[in-house]
Amino acid sequence: MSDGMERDVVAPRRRPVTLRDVAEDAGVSVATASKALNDQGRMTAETRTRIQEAARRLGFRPNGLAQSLLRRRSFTVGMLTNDTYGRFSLPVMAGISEALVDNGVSVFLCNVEDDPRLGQLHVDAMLEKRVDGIIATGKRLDRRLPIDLSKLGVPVIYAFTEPDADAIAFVSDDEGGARLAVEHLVRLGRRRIVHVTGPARFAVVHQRAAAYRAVLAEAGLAAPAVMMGSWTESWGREAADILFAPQGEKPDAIFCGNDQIARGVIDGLRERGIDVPGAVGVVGFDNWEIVATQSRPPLTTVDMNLVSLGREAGMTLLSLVDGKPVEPGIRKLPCRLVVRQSCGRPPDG
Amino acid sequence: MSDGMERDVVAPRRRPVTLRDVAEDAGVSVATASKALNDQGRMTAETRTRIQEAARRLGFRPNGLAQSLLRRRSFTVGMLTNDTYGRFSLPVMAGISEALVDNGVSVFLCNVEDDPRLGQLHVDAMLEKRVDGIIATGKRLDRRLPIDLSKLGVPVIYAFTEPDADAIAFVSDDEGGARLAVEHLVRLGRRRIVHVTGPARFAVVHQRAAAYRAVLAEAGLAAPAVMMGSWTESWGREAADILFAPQGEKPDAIFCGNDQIARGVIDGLRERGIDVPGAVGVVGFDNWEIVATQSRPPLTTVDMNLVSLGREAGMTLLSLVDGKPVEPGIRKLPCRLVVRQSCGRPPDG
DNA sequence: GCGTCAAGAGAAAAGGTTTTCTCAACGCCT
DNA sequence: AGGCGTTGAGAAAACCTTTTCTCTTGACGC
Repeated sequence: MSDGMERDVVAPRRRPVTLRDVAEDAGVSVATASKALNDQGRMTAETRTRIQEAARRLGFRPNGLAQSLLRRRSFTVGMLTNDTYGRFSLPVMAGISEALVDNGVSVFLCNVEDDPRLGQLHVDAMLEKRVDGIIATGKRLDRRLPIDLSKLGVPVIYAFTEPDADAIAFVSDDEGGARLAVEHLVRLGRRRIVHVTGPARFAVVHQRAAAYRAVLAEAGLAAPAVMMGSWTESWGREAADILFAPQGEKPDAIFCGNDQIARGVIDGLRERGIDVPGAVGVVGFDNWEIVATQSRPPLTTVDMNLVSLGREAGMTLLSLVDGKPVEPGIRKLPCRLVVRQSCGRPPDG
Repeated sequence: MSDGMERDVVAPRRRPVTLRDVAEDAGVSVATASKALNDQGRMTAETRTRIQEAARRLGFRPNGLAQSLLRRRSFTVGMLTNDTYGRFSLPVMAGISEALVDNGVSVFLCNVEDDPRLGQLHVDAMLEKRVDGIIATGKRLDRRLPIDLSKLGVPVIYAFTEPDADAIAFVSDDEGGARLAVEHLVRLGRRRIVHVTGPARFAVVHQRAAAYRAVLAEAGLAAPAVMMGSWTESWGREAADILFAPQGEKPDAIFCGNDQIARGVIDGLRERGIDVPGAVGVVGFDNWEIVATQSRPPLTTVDMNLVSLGREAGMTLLSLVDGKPVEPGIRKLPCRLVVRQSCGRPPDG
């Protein structure tokens, strides 16, 4: 073979073209080149287009590191999460990313797994990379991230996780969400509504239970004792067994603490030959589509609007980075009821 | 009130302490300070500790942007995915992160949603931020990302997604995984094994089906026609209905293309009063724990080892970044069978 | 014709770190 | 005493871009 082009095992790493290369190509100084490309400064139109043309031809791409160094702004934020499966943090991340991408801001995603060492490692890496801000997310509202973020010298926002004192946080309005669900059942004429939910150690369990009781009280209905268990389908099935044991009054609606429980309840009812929604209406929580749409019948459930929550968090972080003052405190964002077929149709529908 | 300390609405942004501050504090030049902190150069032990002490006291943290600019290495990689729910890309990401975090490398996660504009936006942002490399991930092996990554001048690795020509890719060994599943059923003495799987347009559907047929042929068993449908529980239930319609020979094992189908099959069988694993053994694919552990009985299924796959991808990217040559090509990583209770016990167990 | 002004472009500093080179001082050997 | 090697530390360049300041040149008004 001739000594012609050999195929490399890996694409050759060519030196990136710098502003200096562009300037030389166009026969001007780097200062002029910079101004030409940023539409700043004064120069003849001819000069400007000549420089821009050179940049285009050479494939010039400004070095963000140099820009960041100068602007003291990296256009980068870090996101911390302990939600391994991303069930909650991915929608939040999507919203954050949506809010930031048009400003050229990228997101470091770091899963810290409730491991303080790992958390410190990631936070240190972020800080050295001079992130403009940090967003802390969690899998549940009650579990704190394993690191103290309050003294970092960088804006921090909490999204869907328990904030430190005096922090800025966005969480879902769980009381409001529970209200939507229970009011929906009441409006459909259900009279004996029970609540099957997760473990008592979760704050949201109590928030939702309180709203459940409040709505029933307002409607003049009795509130049976809240049934707490795990966040699983099997607990849902077990709850259905308990509720429809031979003796005792049977409910005509079940408000579940998450979609998995609801799915378990629905499966349990079907196996007992109880019609959903005919005899019993069921509402879930989370709107986890993969569960909610595949249950039989498809599940009416509360959506926490996590994408909007993320978007809000992202936009607020941006304000903070721009130096605008933001009141600390917890902002509760409204939920939304997604009506499918597990409750029957609303009377006015 | 006196003009004492007022509480700020937001933590004050103090100027970060630089090497220069440390040097001044210790009464040396920045050059010396740098060497002291990096354990380089020569100086008296007293000088070195004095500088290190000053750095510690002042809370000095080197500016990664400046370091990156100099080293031409940002210690940052970008990850592109089109897997909105993170079902596949999050485990891959976990593996990547695991491989990189100890080298101080952080990961930009970008969801591009099959949108070329969004993809270009994110890729541009990455390139300007001078990522050391890019990892492309997809939700399925067959759907290509909506951008051409081959001419970026940056190392690119594909993980669990269809690579461009001459690229480096890590994918799961779907033939091998299917083999594990079917061989397991054969070993347990199942004789009529059917395969219920996803849509024909997926490459993996054909790969797994081929392995399924091969194993049956090797065992001298007949291979009924592969049943292709959607990746859903409802297709699994429908398939169960078809297979156990009154007439015709009934299978004694079902190999399913994913865990959701398997779950649908199991539910369908239970509703027909057919015992799993007594009468019929069922194997799934993906080891999606939330589905596999909550089905009744818990599902024996194929795990694609996505975390290891991510780890391999991350380590290979690191080699590439270090300039080590890597053969292009597709590497298939082995799967692993997770035995639960949907097939009965192996005879030797 | 001289002073004023604007336009167009470049020089230089800044941002924070690393690294190479230089320099001064000192001890030691012949 | 002169030369040499060693040790400790600093100066300066480099990385790449942006921005301010300065400078030159030509036009224009009086």
